[in-house]
Amino acid sequence: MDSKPECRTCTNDHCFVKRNYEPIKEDDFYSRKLTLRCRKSQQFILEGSPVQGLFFVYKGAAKVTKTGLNGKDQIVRFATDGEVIGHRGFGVGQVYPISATALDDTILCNFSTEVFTKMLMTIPTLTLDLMRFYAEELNRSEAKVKKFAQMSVREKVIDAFVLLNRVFGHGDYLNIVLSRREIADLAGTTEEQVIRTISALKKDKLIKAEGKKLGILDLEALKREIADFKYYSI
DNA sequence: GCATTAATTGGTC
DNA sequence: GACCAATTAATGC
Repeated sequence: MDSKPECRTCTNDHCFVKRNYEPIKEDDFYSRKLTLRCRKSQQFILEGSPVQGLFFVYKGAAKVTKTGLNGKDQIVRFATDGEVIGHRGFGVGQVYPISATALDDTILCNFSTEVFTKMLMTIPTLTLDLMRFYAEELNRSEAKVKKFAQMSVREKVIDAFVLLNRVFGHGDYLNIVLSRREIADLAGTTEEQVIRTISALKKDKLIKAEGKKLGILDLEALKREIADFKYYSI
């Protein structure tokens, strides 16, 4: 397998770092990143723990979660190849506001806060990219508040599937296997409701299942059902 | 095979 | 629509 991911040869061209790759003579940032390999279900960021820089998914997938009051997790977003995780802990001596867990065997690149800060000061386009990302994320989270307040359970589950299709929907089945609990954490409801909604959606021929794999049958019909909520879904 | 975890179903508030 | 309990299916060791 790839022994150590190098930014120079990396093919994740929507990764902020790769996209703004700029070898600097005085300090080779790229050689100072660490590589972390996670097995499926392995947690690599724990909410409330001290920040240890930020991560980029090199290969694989991860979920980013936040714990609610009653100890229930909410999936905030997913990150796949080339995407950042842990960027919000990017302040002074802070703790991470989220947890992150690998959904598959995943390889991560990790930049220390110190190194990444230097990079931001050296490469303006990298800073700009990150800023845009923060802004977008804020928009999405505001849209989500509205959504959670107004959608029915069925709509929330459908919305979750539309999102999953966008992130993991290459081919017949979703490119990821999530437990019912995880889908509930994503949709913002309970496991039981997800189970019931899934079987209803199967009966309606909107989605299909093969073992643990789930697939979308009629994306347009699903979108139509949540068309009234035309915000940005997650 | 046994034991733990996940999925499902039914019932109550 | 959430929470709880009981049953069944799936999976790990």
